[in-house]
Amino acid sequence: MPLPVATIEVSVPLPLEGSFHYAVPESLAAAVRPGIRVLVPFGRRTVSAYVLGCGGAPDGQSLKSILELLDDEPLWSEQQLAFFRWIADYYLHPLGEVLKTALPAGINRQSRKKGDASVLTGGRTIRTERWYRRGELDRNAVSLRGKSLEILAWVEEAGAVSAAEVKARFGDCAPQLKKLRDTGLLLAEQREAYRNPFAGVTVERDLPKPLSRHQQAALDAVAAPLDSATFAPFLLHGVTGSGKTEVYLQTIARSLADDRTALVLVPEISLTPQLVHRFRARFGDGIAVLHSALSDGERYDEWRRIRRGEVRIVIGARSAIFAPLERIGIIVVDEEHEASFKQSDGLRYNARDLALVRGRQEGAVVLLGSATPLVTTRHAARNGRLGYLELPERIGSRPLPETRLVTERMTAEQPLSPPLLEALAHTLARGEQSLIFLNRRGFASFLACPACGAQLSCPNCSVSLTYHKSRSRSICHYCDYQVPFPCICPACGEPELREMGAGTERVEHELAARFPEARVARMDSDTVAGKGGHARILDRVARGEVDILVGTQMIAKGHDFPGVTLVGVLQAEGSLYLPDFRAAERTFQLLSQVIGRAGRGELPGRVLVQALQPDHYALVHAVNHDYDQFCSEELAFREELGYPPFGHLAALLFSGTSETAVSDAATEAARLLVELKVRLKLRTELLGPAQAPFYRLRGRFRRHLLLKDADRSALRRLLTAYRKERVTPVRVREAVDVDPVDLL
DNA sequence: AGCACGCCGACT
DNA sequence: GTCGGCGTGCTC
Repeated sequence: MPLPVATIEVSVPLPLEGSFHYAVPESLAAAVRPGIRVLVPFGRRTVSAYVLGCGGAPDGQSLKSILELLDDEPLWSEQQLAFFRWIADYYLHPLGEVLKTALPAGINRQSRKKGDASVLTGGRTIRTERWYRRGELDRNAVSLRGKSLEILAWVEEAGAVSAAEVKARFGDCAPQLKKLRDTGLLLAEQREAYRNPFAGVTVERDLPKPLSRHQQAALDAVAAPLDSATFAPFLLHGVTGSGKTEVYLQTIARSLADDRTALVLVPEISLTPQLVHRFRARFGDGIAVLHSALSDGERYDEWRRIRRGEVRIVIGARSAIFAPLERIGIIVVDEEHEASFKQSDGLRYNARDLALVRGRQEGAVVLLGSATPLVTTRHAARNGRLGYLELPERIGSRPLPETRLVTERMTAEQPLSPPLLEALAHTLARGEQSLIFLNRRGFASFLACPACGAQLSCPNCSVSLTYHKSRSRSICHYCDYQVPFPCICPACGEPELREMGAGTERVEHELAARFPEARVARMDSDTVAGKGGHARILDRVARGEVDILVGTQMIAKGHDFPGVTLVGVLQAEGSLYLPDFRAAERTFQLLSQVIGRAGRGELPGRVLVQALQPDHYALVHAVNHDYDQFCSEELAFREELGYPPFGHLAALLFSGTSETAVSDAATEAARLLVELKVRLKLRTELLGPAQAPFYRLRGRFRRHLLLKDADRSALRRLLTAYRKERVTPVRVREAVDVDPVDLL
């Protein structure tokens, strides 16, 4: 007989540090356990709270009493709670909010002020459906004919049948069912049902494929830690088309054979339906998929299936790292370099980093897969902190596309160089498809002086101002600084500036004019707006209804275009000079990805990369398909400047609110402060030239900090923290952007 | 976060 | 005279 619990410690899903204690009425004491939710009076409100533990209370205080229990079973195991505690500590975020983030949306119950504690909102419903089973009555007691007899026979054979199945098989047969129920031959009952995102979608089973020498070596390397349930992190470095997915599949199969589970994180699952398809083809049911396109109800059902142990494999975007999966044998992070593993509001976390942390707690193998790993990841592998598994060859020894740099000077009127135009003409003539990549939307991208060469750029952010033809203005995309179009050169006074650069829209027009017979399509965030816009364009390309596809980085990710033999890259250095210490790395990754789009089918591919300054190492090595050389040079550069992984970024902590900001050289600083939505101007007016205590920025990064949309509450917190001197610089170890593998 | 308390400007 | 703006403080 367990002793009745007198008090419990809980955490509430509010931005408050610390935990709270409550008394437990004797009637509820036996059922209270860590990991369940309870309803508690909190100030003048009633809120859900998460039970952290039993006992313990601040001395002498009179405690309020909990109102009711919200769960029969704990939502998380002790081990999972420990994981969330680690996260709260590492990301400086209140534990209650971490737990809330880890839960499917909409299941908490809250009430407003004192009076209407009865009016609770939230609490997601469980869907039920009607099932029929055989009653006691002897079937000969009633005379039956036709459909009724068939239904009865079917239920007898199957044991129990859902109303939906009856309807699917026999059509509308309400009268017959009513008679069967009224006579007592059949009994109806409500059973819990899952909303299934895969309802009605069947897949053909596939079998493990034979492995290449390198794939086999990778599988062998993870086998021992996998079988002995020992934490072991690996970088799986494989060029595009080298068969990383098959390694994932076979490693996971091995984990399942050991009676353990698998967690697979992908950057954006809605963009990679083929991956989910391959998993379902290989493993059948027992897979849960978590991504943003699910309805709240579907997400809740997937979550419950996982919690109940009905699922062996979870595939999902970043938030799937919180899935209540137990006995994890392997965690896969596919495309580990992708920035979309970072959550950038609320709880700021990086799912790729958390995969390592959770893997350590679970004694799991962690596979970080990429063709272009983060240089920090590669560095960790060189130092032996991660195992290194390499797949250096494409499956079937298919060659990488022939790639070369073109340096012809381009103008806005002529964004396509002669060699690229020629290549396009040839590709068209052969009836093959081309891809034109330009990481810039809109029409013209900036204005420049024809006399001195100066670009019109933002005085605050040092990025060029984008020319918006329709509004006849030049606008900074970072801070919304604007100038009217006809203005003199700020450097030399030349009265007429020229439209420079081109966006995808302009390139599309240009292509249509050059090749009137070609079918040109454009894919960027302007053309894929709305649900299904993405798939609509991709399907047209797949069916061969498009000859030339122009697009932004959207065309670089996710989808395979087997018919594409020519890829043209315009303004390859476009992303190189963004105020971000990872700009070179991002450019290399993006370029490598785009280059890899060529020649994925039967025919060999060709790539032309246009750049004004083609000697930058990120461009040169991307064109030469030489990741290792790029990585070495990037690491050398970072070592010199003290950037990660060799240095730490300074960070800011507003301790009252756990807002974390990262600065020094990092655009992170700008981004995080932008998210605080405080105008620098306003702040400067209020605080005077008091920026120094807040952050340390160098050169152009400093000017990045003109911020958008004043937010009263954020400003208030900032000022409060400042006045109370609660703003404390902390090392980046405690902030968002260091690799936890360094801490393990 | 939310909610209450408390202190100063334009309105039935 | 009050309604309501937001600054401040608190939540076991």
